[in-house]
Amino acid sequence: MARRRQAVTIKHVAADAGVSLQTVSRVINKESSVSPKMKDRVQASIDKLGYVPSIAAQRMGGSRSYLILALNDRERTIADWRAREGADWVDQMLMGGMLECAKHGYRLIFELVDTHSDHVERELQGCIVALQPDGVILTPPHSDNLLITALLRRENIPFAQIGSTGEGGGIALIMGDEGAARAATRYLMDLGHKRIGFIKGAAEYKLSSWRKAGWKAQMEEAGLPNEDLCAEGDFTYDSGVTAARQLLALDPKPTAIIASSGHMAMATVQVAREMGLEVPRDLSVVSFDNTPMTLFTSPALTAIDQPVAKTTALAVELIVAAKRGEDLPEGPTIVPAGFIVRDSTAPPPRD
Amino acid sequence: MARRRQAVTIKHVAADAGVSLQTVSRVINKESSVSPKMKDRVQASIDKLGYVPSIAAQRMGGSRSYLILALNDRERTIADWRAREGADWVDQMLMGGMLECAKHGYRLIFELVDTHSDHVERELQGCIVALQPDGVILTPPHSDNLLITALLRRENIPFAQIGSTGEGGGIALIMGDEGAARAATRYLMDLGHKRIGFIKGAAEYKLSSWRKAGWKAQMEEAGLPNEDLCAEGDFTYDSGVTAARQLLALDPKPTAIIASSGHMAMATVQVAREMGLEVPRDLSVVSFDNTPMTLFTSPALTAIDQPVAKTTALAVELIVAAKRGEDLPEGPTIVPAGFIVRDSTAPPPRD
DNA sequence: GTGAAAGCGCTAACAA
DNA sequence: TTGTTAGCGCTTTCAC
Repeated sequence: MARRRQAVTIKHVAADAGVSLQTVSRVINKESSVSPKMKDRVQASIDKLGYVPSIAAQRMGGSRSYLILALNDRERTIADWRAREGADWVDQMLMGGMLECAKHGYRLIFELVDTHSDHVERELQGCIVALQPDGVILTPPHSDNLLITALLRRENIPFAQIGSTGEGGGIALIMGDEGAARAATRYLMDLGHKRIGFIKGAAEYKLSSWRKAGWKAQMEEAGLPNEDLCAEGDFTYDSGVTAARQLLALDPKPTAIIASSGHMAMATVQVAREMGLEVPRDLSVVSFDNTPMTLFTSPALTAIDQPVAKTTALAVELIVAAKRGEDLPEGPTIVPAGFIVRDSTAPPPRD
Repeated sequence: MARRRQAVTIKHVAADAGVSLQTVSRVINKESSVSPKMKDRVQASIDKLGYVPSIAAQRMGGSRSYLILALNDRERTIADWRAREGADWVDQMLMGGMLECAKHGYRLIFELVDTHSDHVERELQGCIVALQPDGVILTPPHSDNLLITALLRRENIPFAQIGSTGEGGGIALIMGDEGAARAATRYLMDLGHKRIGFIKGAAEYKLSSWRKAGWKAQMEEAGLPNEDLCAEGDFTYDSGVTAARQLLALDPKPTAIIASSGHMAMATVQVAREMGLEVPRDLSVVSFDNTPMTLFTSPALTAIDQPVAKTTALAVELIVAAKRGEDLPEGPTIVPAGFIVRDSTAPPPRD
């Protein structure tokens, strides 16, 4: 492979405009200390020559790398991908993050990391040294991994923690889990349900507790008993089956169940069916994920729509702002979730 | 933001090992001209210090950038993403490409480009200058965009053309479209079907013709008439409705239809249903996409599984090999598609 | 087989 | 406000 040199560099622009390199650099970086005339002159040369700065050189000069790293859990991400069941977390993150990055001249790079491994640090450190990213976006369960957050703080790299309240010292972003659970519960109440079951997600994820808390708070505000109405799951289909069986074995049965994941919602529908219950006539089901799975299954599931793309975009925006030294929001930023009513919810059966 | 310097550079390693920078560089780049002893000594220092080269610096030194660019059509990709119907092309590309990249120390960067815009060239050129990628992966309909392939050749950047026979001069990769269409047709024939309809995809995509050719060839080999059995679509649901109506208005009707996209397959099922036909009892349907949509709809659709991840991984592998100066396969490499039998295909009705 | 020197394209720090 | 100088970390010459 032939060694590739840049066709038009900052030098060419400087020569063409008859100014110093530094002035061109200042124009590129939108520094204020350039007279409008100078700026126009330089910009004209840039446009004329079609100059675009090399990010490798910019980084070498000690400036930004214009790269943002999005970290996901290796095991879970690969499992979801292999399953081909439409878990579109990665898709949503990529598109949301990429489009926002494009607005600011940044690029998003995806990376998978083993949260549980004891060499997370080495793995991530290597990645950081190689790429020198300007920011990192953490997703659950990385968001609250102290090894990771400490490393990032030490390296002085701005980072976003999605699904975390920000104990790690990063930019905290939450997808309205508690509010969404409350809203779903209230929606079911408005339909007339009183016994509303809840299937919790994996304990490792903080958002599992938030979701449960939302449901519980809403139940208690309405003065509804809920002691036995929460079953433990871990997001998987199988755990959903177990949890749904447990809830539907109660007497009286719940007339509605909110499941903390799409798979567990699907499992709930299946268990109900096996028990001779029809959804939504005999049992309403709400999914805490709005994936294609919940859209195309029958009945199509009423779902909470997690704003993954929007949240990732916001993470990018805040990281870019942080790089610019702008002020950041104090506490965790809550991006509210959506709620999509489909065919798995209806008023409870009368008896 | 504090200026970030690398903690441990090639200099530190050289000092620690008591050798010159150049020797360390040689070890990093696995050059053969280093004595085993020297190599071990240097490697020991690298491991001890946890040294990882900066790709920005490597690129600046005139070597690789370890970046590979994956280009997709902006409009289509965003539309698929917005629809949230589980079109998992992006997901499959990202995962397949990213995991293969990781094996070679590369990273994948996604970029969206307007194929139809007249400034594709400027757009892509800018991206290339900024990132200096070591390779580019083109997907339909970019794969056969002569503006793009010419630019890449001019820049001397290795590139893969997915879904193309490689007229542009790149590494051609095909997902076995013709063979897959043949296999699906034969499968239906084996079930006893004789009137097998085909809905073609957008003419802009070469693979649309290949798929049709596979179906047609198989029909003709079996001595089955097929003149009126092909309807034109453009991958969208609406076009599928029109095409399905056209085919199902024939007398005698086809007893099976192969649709060149998941949406058109869904549309076919819907049209059949509206006409009082039951799938698969009265009509068998095969989808040319294995997305979550086809899995969760009912009946679940028998589908051709395009090996998107595998093909992207291979594209990465071949680009890396090209950078190393290795020999590449001559003609287009065909990655065979899979075929997944589900519930939308059955023997034809007897009458 | 190994080392020394020059330079990649850019920016920070300083000087004018 | 603008220009000059000295690197950034690495690889490519080209010597030895």
